[in-house]
Amino acid sequence: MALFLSTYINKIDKKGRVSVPALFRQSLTSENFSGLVVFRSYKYNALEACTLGRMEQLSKSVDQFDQFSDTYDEVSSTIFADAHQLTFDNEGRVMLPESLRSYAKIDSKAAFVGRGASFQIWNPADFELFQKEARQKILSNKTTFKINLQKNEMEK
Amino acid sequence: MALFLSTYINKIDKKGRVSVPALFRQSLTSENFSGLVVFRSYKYNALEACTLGRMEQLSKSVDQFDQFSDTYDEVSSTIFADAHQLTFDNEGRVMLPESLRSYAKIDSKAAFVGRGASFQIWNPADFELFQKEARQKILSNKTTFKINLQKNEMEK
DNA sequence: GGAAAAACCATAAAATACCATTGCATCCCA
DNA sequence: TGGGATGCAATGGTATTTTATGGTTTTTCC
Repeated sequence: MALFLSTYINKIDKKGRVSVPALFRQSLTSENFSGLVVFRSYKYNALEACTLGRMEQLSKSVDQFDQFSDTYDEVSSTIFADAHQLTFDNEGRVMLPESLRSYAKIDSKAAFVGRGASFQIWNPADFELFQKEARQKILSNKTTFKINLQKNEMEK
Repeated sequence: MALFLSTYINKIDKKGRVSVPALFRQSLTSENFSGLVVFRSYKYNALEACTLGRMEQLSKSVDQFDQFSDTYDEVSSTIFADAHQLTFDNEGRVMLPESLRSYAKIDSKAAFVGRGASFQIWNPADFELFQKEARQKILSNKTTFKINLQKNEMEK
């Protein structure tokens, strides 16, 4: 499974291109597709991104709901309908569509933020603020969590 | 399972490289990846380090939460977003990124401190102080603990 | 035809691989 | 028991490759 770690800040050129961090690229490259899927976060002014494979997985799990249920409608309209499939150029860059950039207020630079199985794309300043607050919350809540060490039920 | 014992102090050269203690290296080398994952401790001005495998486990276990929950956000932005994946060079060294070094106030030397299943990286002077205080505390508290003797559920 | 997208090419900086040296502990044998 | 030989770990420096970035040309498609 893909593992996205760390935060990388890359520049956006005047054509709207941005390099995807090399380590992320590895996880985003498969036989059938070299690129990523991006959609708007509904909680923050930021973008959610993941592999195409994860998107298919999400589709499968949503498929278990009734095709005409509210949940199905909501998820499909806020995620699937909004999602953009971006392909790498030869140098490992993608074109961030204007609609997504303006939503996340990304202009000159973009922060690629690892989240484990997926990652986000932020305006660097906004993320720094958000991260600072998250750290404080974790400290004040004394949030601890146990790593689930049970044998992996999932392969690879 | 990996077991990290003892404390080693190694030098950091002008390019930011530092040798990982040979005994630690063994536990950090697998088929898919030879290196470690490092992120900031949220309790001390020190760095936490572990295997990539442990990070994958953490990712999987967090992934069982709602992907868009606050907990997920906080944990991922303080751990995954902060984590650096460092690969060994042929001599068993890694590059400690500037951001991590400055956080732990590590400049010329780094102390690798075994913690059993994981280890930490400290400024040697800071760690010595911390260790001294910890010993005193343990004495005054008469801390004891029981060894967990149950069969390991975890492989390797 | 013309704008947008994709492919192509070029470069500086940074990361990585490669090679040489030193230092320390161990081994081996006289 | 000493003292050289040996081997690995740590360290230092250089060469090569990769990455991020910028620009130009070609293709696509209204």
